[in-house]
Amino acid sequence: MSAQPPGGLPRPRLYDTLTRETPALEPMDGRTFRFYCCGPTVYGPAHIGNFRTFVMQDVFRRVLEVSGIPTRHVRNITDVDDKTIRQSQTEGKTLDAFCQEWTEKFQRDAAALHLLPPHVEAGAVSHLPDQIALIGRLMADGHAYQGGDGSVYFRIGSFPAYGALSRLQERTLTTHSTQADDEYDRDSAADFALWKAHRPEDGANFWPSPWGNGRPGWHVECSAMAMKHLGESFDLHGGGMDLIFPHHENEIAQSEAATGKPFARHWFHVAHLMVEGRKMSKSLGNLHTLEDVLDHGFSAEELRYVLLAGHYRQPLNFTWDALPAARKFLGRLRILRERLGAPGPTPDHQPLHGVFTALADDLNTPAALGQLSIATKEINAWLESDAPSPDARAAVAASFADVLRMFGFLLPDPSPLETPAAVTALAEERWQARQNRDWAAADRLRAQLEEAGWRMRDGRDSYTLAPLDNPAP
RNA sequence: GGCGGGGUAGCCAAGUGGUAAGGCCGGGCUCUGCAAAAGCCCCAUGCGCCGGUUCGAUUCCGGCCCCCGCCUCCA
Repeated sequence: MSAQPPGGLPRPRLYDTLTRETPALEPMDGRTFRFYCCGPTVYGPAHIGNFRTFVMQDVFRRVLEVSGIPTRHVRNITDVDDKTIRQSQTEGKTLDAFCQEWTEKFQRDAAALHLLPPHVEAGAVSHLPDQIALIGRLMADGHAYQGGDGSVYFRIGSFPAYGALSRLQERTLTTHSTQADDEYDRDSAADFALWKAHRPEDGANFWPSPWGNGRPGWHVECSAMAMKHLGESFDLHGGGMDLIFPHHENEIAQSEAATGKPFARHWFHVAHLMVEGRKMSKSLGNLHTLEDVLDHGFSAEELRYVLLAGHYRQPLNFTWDALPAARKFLGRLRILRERLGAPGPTPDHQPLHGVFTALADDLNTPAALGQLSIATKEINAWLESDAPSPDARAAVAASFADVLRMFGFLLPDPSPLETPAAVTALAEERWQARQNRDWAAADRLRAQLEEAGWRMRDGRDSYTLAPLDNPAP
């Protein structure tokens, strides 16, 4: 009936925000695990906190796929909201051109971080008809109404289950004083906008709809896109912890009110990244981007390691000290992969069993990295003392490759740095000098290489070259 | 105020009712022309504070002190 993990790998389990349980994951259609993740708002570069969420979602997907469960992954790009409109106007660009620019930047960063591209990734503006259709259904069934300002609102009162995800019934449903001023447009302060009537400050950024010119509300884009590409019910919906309320709560309300069917079966929320113990914010000046990490001389892959070094349900404290640790650890993995050699057709997962178990256990990446370190030592000892057969070695290499694939580490670099011919020539010359035991010449050539920005490492039978300000290849 | 998450070695960070994973740093060793890298070993009688339950608590319960997040559009 349902896909079973191959090779005796444990079936992944994941904590569900809605039920507070940690069920084993199975595709509800018995074949493909369909999930939706809220994407970035493209009004500037994504920061490393955004990427924590996307990296966790990426590992989640990779674990499923290596476990033999095919996935279908959909992500939206928020390209119409107050921030994109305001910023594009400030820069004197059309909304479309402005968002295109930042979308491409996001996708370049994502690729550098080895994030698998979603099967569908699209902007909200490209799905306007779907959103309008969804709002139309809600209007027809009386779940929505047009307010005094011309905007269309979802009527919270028409969806009794409202608040289940964020446990609103255990909270105080507040009516903030600031919203008393807006009572003319909404029946209830908790009602949220599905369609926002055009305002002068939106400029040319409006579209026609049965309710007049305007633009879609934020929540409706996710519901419309998720249901269009995954069906009215699907397996999982994810995002940052801060989206639980109100964003995901509102998505559930409007989706289930429209369809009468359960929306997402499971909810996956990633805790925030902190910087030096505080929330990242522009005002604190601690909001870092991938660009900043690269400027400090570290790689995207090293950042990826840092983001995986904490459990996704706990806030993770980012410090710059973590990057060198990442470099060291990844270097050890790289060496072990070289020692193991080419993967064979049939993996032997036994030596890495602890890693698979930890990842399947609510995506416990820090525990999995700990297990990986232990396994690394054991495999090193095994290679040294047991003189394993080529087949045995290739089988472990295949399992090791699976583990690397799940973490997204040491994947083929899409844009390897070219070594200049002059540098290669110097290195060759030095290698010859060294073979001739001409130490003076060898030292002089090493100095020249370092001046050129390259480090030469001597091995037994060969050497390696790496840029001084980059991690070792 | 309401809801929730935390306080574990210099830093980061798992975990458990039975005596503390892992990484980095640090120390030692092997290897090594030099330089590195790599490999091996060591490194918290202690898990915010005070009580309680228990044969036994860092892990359960109560109280207290800090820190952090959410509470209408922030991943």
